[in-house]
Amino acid sequence: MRIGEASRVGGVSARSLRHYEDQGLIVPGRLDNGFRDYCRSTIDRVLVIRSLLESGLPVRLIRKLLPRLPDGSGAGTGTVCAEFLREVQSHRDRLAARIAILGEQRAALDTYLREARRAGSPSAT
DNA sequence: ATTCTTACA
DNA sequence: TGTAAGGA
Repeated sequence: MRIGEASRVGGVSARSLRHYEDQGLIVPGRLDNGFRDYCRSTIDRVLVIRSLLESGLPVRLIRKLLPRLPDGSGAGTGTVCAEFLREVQSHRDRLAARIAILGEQRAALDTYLREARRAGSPSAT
């Protein structure tokens, strides 16, 4: 099937399908007219990709994991090498660090807002 | 009508 | 990611 139908069946935009291809996550075939050709297994893979993406795994790690997935299992937690787990851990830690900074910034803005509201005239919003 | 690539908001 | 352009 071509990208339009694949988009409907998989519930993802044609834009995303082309993007996943650019990122090396999927390799759809090509019809004689140059149009992309999506088979069922490719669409199943897209579903797995969506699941992994939504769980916070970055594309580069998904790319590493896909060739080891049985082909179609939800976001399977199967056998993965220690190195991969370390990379996921590393990614998680970086997220935590970012969250910490964001929390500080939010706290700073809360403080600013509190002060600004106390000092400014009530009509000033 | 659909899809393709490229590129900008 | 969405969307527009310009061509097939």
